[in-house]
Order: sequence, then structure tokens, then C-alpha cells
Amino acid sequence: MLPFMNLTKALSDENRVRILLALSAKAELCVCHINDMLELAPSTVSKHLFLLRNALLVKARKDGRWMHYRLNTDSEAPEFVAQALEWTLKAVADDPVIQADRNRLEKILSFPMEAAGTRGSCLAKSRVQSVSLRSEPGIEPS
Amino acid sequence: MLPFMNLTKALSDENRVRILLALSAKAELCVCHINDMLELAPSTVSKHLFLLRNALLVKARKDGRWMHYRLNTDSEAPEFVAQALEWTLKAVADDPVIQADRNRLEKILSFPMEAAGTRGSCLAKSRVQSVSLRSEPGIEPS
DNA sequence: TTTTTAATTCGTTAAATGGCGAATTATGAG
DNA sequence: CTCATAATTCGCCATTTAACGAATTAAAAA
Repeated sequence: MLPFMNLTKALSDENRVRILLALSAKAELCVCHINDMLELAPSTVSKHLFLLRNALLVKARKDGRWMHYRLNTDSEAPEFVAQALEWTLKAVADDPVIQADRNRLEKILSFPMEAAGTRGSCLAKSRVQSVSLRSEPGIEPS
Repeated sequence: MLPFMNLTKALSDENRVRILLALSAKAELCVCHINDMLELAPSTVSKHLFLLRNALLVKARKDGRWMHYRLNTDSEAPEFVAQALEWTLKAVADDPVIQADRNRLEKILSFPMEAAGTRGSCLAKSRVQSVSLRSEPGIEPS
């Protein structure tokens, strides 16, 4: 019961669901990018990530001083976790909030020094000029 | 987003999950039987049932002064609700808490006036002699 | 009609949860 | 080594939520 309840509790917060969907779009994200996307304090995001990890929904990889999170789609993952992910991603993929997040993420990831892939990115935070959270789809690229 | 969050919040409480699994075993249950099974105040159970209904996980049918709840497996139910039910029932079906609930439910349902199916049952509450909640499977029939 | 009973609604309380900032830890840069 | 930065942990506050009992509503029984 406990693993299942950890999972449902993890899914019961909107910001945590937003994190999962961001990860579904990008395969792997640095914590600082998630911070930027959610516009929440790092300590808050850190707690969310802990709960997601505790629920086995995500895994973390340390790279220097950066932590990269990804969906736990590994084969060791329990089946009910895989099903939860599948279900969740499908259920909210088209939601306006999620679509706006995707747009924001693109902006955030494009900042550092061209598409370097991984690295040199967390300075971006100070530069992201408040892209107006949760504006509807047509935010205009630039 | 809101319908999905209503759903995950509904699933994030253990007692509500227990209700769902009880319904999965019996197809339809009177509120008073759920009260007995959970050993919670009627007002508490009522609120749980409201949240489950709000999440579209269950439906209610009024029969005289009794309310019968059942899983929402109707074809009108959104697909993500059906998937949530399928996922949930499978994930915890074998859990000790759920198994104990099943045993308790059998006892509770056997009380009224033989297997009348629907009716005359809620006097049972005062008669159920505290069957020791959450004892492991081997509770002994009688 | 009056009484009893099933269920819900309402009001209150205690516990859990989400949020933040400050302090801490770990690692790379100067 | 010293400083800066990414992330986490800790302590606190505001909000939410689960639980209860009392009051209310609805329907059958007396």
C-alpha cells in the first residue's frame, strides 16, 4: 500500500505533474531549468523532486554540481509506476498549462550558449525576463 | 488539468482507495456498509464519497433512504478515469489492508437478514463486534 | 402525524502539505 | 586556498485536508 500511496500523493500536486510532463518532453533536465520553468524557490522544487523520486517516478544523475532528472522508464521500475507515467502523460499532455510550460522550457533552454545540450545553463535564470507564466498557447516565439 | 487533479487528489488518500477496492469486489455498496468497513464517522465517509464522485471514479444510486455507490465503469466515463481505475485496482488488490477489508466486508454483509442482497442492513453496525481492524488475513471466520 | 433512521452538510480542530528564506553541502572556477 | 554556484536540508508560516460531532434533510416505519 505504501509504495502506491507514495505514488498517488506524488501525483496529487499540480507542480509535480508539470515536472513530469517537462521531463517527458526533454528526456533529462537540470534542476535549475525546472526552477525556472515553475518559477518557484529552489528549496521548494527540491522537495518536489524528492517526492517524485521517493515515488519512483523519476531518477537523478549527478554531473559535477548539476543534478539531472529524468523519468524512471528503466526496466527495473515496477509496472504500476510505468502505468502511472503512461496514464499521466497522456491525460494532461494537451492541457494549456502544460503547453505553456513547453514553450517556456524552450525559451529557457535556448539561453545559455547555443544548444550545448548539457551545461553552462544556470546563469540563464537571471536573464529570463519573466515570460508571463501561464499565458495561453499563442505567446509568440520572438 | 482540473479533472485530472481532482482524480489524483481523490486517489491520494488511503481510505478512499480502500473504498474503491471494496466497490471493485462488490459491484455496489450501501454507504452504511462502507462506514462499517472503514470504522469512520458517517460524515467523514460522506465527504470521501463526495470527492470520489467529484473525480468521476464512482456513481451513486438512491434507493429509498439508502444510497448505493458503484465504480463508474459506464461507457460515458472519460478514458483517463477508466485507466485510473484499472491501474489502481490492479496495483493494490493484493495488499494486506485490502485483503483484511474484504474479510471485514464479508462479515458485515452477512449480518442483516440472510443474503437479502439489498436492504435491511444498517442495523448491522451496532452488532459488528469490533472485528479488529487490519489484522492480517487469518482472522478466522467464526 | 410523529418517530426513527440513512445520509449529507456545517462548523471546528488537529495534522499534513506547499511555500519561502537561511543555513549547509558539494563541486568547479579564480 | 578562497570564492561562487547548484542543490539540498532545515525551520517556519499559511493553507489545505481529514476527522469528528451537531444539525439538517429525506424517506420509511410506527
